[in-house]
Amino acid sequence: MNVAVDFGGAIHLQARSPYPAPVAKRDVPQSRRLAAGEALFFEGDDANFVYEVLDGVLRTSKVLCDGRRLVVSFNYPGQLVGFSHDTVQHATCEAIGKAKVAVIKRSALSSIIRDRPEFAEQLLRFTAESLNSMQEHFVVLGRKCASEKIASFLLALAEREAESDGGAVAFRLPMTRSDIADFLGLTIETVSRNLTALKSEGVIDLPQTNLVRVRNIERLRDKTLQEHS
Amino acid sequence: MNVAVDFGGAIHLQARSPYPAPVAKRDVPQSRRLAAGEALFFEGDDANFVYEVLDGVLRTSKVLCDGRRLVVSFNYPGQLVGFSHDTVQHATCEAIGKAKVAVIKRSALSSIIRDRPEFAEQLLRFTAESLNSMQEHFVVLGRKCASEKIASFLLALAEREAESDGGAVAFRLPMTRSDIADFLGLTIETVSRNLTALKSEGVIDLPQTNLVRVRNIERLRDKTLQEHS
DNA sequence: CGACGGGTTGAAGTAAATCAATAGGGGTGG
DNA sequence: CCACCCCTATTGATTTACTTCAACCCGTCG
Repeated sequence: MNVAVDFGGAIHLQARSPYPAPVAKRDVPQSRRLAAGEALFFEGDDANFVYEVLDGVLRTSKVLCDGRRLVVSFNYPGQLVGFSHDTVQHATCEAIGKAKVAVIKRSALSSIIRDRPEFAEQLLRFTAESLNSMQEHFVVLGRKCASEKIASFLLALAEREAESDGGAVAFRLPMTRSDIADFLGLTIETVSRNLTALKSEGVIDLPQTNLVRVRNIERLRDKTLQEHS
Repeated sequence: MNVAVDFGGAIHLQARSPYPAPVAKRDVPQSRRLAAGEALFFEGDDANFVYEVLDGVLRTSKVLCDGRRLVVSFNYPGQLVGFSHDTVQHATCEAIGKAKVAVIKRSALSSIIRDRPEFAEQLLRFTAESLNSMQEHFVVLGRKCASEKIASFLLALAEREAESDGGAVAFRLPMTRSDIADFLGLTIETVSRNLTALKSEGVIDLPQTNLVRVRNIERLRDKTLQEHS
């Protein structure tokens, strides 16, 4: 997303987009540090807080009683997590590595919306963008084959790292193969196989297991939707 | 969702939930009637309007260039469609049968949010509920097998029709098998096979192709998550 | 009546899962 | 510093759930 919002000092969705820069922070934002793997909240917890990711990457997921897991989203700095329509959290949110979040009392939301309509608007824009990107992910989950899923995933990460150095983009994969598999509705074996396939085709490099260098982003883009005819 | 909102007469998300009843309608809401199959908007259209479904059922979908389609959601009365974070629509929305929608100018949203913070709050609640239900659908798409997908789909429809007459619930399927398939990431054949399987097991009845009677909702619920061990 | 679209049912094919073994890599302790 | 372990990742062989292909049914409509 990347809306810039000042929220009484507590919230400040990061600004890359053409939105007003944050104004004065009246209060010290209440923030919380998380260790690698630490949970921010679990599915079923009281949804008393909303969080903004400040640093690190979080993982929002749902687990079925038989152990099957689906990763709903990876949450990067500037994104909001824990925003529920009712009183409980509907997914679990954990830090992948060390992370830092801003903590916003849910009970404070109403008054803030009332006092700062521009905040309400930006919050809505944020949720709308989430909605739209989730719709795109539906297509990936429901209608793309394994190789297209992997390519789509890598492309999305590559585009998030706008720092393309002459066509080539390199980025870290903070998440494990298991996380990727559970995000794309695949198994770790299938993820692994398709990554090595992309590597041997010369589309990407894998200098380390969690380091990707896209050698040819256009070929990667082609892979997100191969007319296999 | 089912928030009750008065929106200068134009918007009025239907109320089943504990929200204030609509107040006076100052303007005649601008509404639009749709014929069966008619499109409300296409992916790529300018997102100048947001719509509230008043009557009938709509289908929001995305199509890939090779024809693969994914139905993002079925939109029942009280729901909002066409809410985009930017200037274009990211999915296509069509009426399944005859339908009627309220039309809201997108440009009017800001001022309305400013004037009516309670509307902003309810709109946020609506988007948050969409977000949460989409997360649940991720699990269905990404981690459930065909029979579980079908059971989950039918259960969701059954629970929407709260009019249970002594354990048994009956409802119409306004959408085709093809729509269901594209919603669940399956083929029409698989949908058909699994429906007949549920029928022969005595879980449901199919008096007509688009009429479902749930004979045993608890067994249906079990089917949404079978530990196939 | 015959054509058409949507739905069901059957047989065969295949992409991805599962099962299984091996390889790498980072941290700990000797 | 090296040896070992544990966990993650890779690679291979086999199985399977779902798709694909194909035939047929049935209600509707010109």
